[in-house]
Amino acid sequence: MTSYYFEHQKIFLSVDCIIFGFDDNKLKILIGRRQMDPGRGEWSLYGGFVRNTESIDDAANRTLFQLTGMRNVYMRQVGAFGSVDRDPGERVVSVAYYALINVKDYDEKLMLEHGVEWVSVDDIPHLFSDHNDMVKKARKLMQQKMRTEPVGFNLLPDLFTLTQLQRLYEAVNGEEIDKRNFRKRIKDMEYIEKTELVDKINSRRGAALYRFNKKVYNVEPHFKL
Amino acid sequence: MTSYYFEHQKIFLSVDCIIFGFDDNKLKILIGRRQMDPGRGEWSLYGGFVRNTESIDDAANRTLFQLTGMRNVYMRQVGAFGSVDRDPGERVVSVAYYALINVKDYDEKLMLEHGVEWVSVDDIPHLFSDHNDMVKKARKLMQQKMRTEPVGFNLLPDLFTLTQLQRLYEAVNGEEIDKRNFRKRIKDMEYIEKTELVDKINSRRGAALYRFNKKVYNVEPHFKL
DNA sequence: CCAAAAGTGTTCCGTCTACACCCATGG
DNA sequence: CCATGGGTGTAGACGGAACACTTTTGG
Repeated sequence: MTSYYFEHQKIFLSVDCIIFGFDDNKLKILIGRRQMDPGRGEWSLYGGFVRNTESIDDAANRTLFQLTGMRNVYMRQVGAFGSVDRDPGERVVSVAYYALINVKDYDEKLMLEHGVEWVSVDDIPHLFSDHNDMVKKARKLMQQKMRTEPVGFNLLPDLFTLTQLQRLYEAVNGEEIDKRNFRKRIKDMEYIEKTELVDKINSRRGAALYRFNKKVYNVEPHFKL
Repeated sequence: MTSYYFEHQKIFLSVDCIIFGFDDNKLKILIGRRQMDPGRGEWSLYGGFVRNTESIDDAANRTLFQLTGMRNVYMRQVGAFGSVDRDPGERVVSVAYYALINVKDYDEKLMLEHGVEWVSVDDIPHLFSDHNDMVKKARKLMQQKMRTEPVGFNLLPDLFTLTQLQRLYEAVNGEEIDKRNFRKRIKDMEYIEKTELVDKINSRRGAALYRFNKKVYNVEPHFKL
């Protein structure tokens, strides 16, 4: 088109995914050992390069799909990371995204194939390049989002108990919550619907199973935890 | 280094600046008419390309310096914007930044030279490409930051009256604030220091001038407005 | 029968909100 | 002397935090 652009330099652009899951009452992320140079063998986020024919969001979704086989996952951008030397090999700018998935929707076989595993956010090792910074910022944004929008349900099965939901919020915020106050707040959200079903796995007595009704939420969105 | 990277495509990377100022009791941003193709003549944010030898943050600071001659300005990243067709000429991914500056620190001559002007955030025209989206997200992040951290002082002179500060917050949040409640909250922040100086320009009686003491703030950072 | 998790209300305290009048000064 | 913006306190409403006991049932 115009020659205007060609005074300037092009740069490799990648995406990196912070994939959050909730298991064993802990908030976890997926990391693996890098299988390529530079940094082969180091712990790392899963990522990929952005193609010229796709948006950055599309690249992030494609990358997540490669890893998990999952589509329509809740993902949000964390930001662009662009220190000159962040990648020891070449100048690569990376855009980080975080995703919220239900651990049980993720086939263990695929995990093994890609050599990734769940690690508690309280126990994250040193990661390749600036990936620890990405995780830190992702957690902050994710916590903020969890407080103000009903996105936590992406981390749970469709049916969940109130105790599960409470443990999730405790894991995300890193502090215990009073059971009665928590349940009082939940009662005010009519889009968190009690079903007739009962979970007998985690307690003798049995706990009522709840479900998040997105349509009801959209009628009058209000959320605060 | 490795041939690994070269299976992939490089992309033009730019930065765009949402420069906030406060004047005439209004929150404003700097925009100008594009002086280049594509989009020549359209209203646009001021931007520039990222070089291979500088971080994205550095590129944003350099771009801001080009426009305003100002250094050490408060800037924060808004995010990466990467639709395939966002730039009609070439594939260009852009990282948006917002900046907070004191309008009076910005020489009017430089404004004219670059053909930019202050426009109220309530009155922003259609901008080039996805720049309106950038502005929208920047405002949201900036509002959020203004509520939880003492960054508003970057938009004011070193010495300011409480009425000025209140008008600033009213402009940012788009709603009036009760004067007595506002001043009560300010009193609790010992790092907003009353000086012996008096502003006689805006009132017959004269208003006490205050100053933000960053060192005092850093001792025990707490802020909420 | 007992261990283990589910379920349920009330009180208190601190925070936020609403609200109106006097003051000082320049012109 | 009056118009203009500066400056000040209190009471009532509301929301968040603390807190303990009963229920159910599988083993």
